Amino acid sequence: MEKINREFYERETIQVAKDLLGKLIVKKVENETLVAKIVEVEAYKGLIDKAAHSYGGKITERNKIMYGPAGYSYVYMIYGMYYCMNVVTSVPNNPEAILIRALEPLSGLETMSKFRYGKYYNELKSREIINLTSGPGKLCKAFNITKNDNGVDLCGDNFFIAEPVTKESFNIVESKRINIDYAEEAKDFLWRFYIEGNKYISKK
DNA sequence: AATGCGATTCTCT
DNA sequence: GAGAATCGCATTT
Repeated sequence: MEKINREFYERETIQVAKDLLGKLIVKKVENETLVAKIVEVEAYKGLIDKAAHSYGGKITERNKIMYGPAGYSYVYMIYGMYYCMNVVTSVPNNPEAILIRALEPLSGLETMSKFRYGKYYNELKSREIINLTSGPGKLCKAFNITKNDNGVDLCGDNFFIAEPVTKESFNIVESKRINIDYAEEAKDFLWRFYIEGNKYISKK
């Protein structure tokens, strides 16, 4: 399992978004390593994107990590109860990032189950198994991603993205992003990407 | 299968 | 004080 280097994240955001599909997100927690495949993402390109927190170059305490170097995590709280995780891309002062929207769990399932539902994996109903990581808030809960993970360098050793050992081929579906109705013309941009046919896709 | 709604608190104006 | 890059459950089709 080979860790992805910073140059990967410094490229054009749409390209990075598509290339993140099929990669592995790895997080070490306590005595366990959680691993899951990235199956759905959305790109946010701040300067021109009304759906982005950084639209028009707006800087706030919350979004300032988007203005730094690529390869860092941007984690924020939403709806008072969930976290969402992004990967910062491009170059400093071009505030772009990629929202991780869905994962396919691969290892550390017991620990994910504990974080997500507070019970053992073998107690989960089939519906709960699918819902472990099939959405941006869900996957943060399963991976125990919180505000403590905001601004972490994903080129470090405890939380990173890696190339899978064996690559499989898949088709990429492009669609409109989810829940950005306020974003005027940007709501129609086809900046959501997912692996065709994967069970863990958050919507349709 | 689709639609509707309440939960809950941080962030920004 | 308003609204949010969401989720889970209830209700209806």
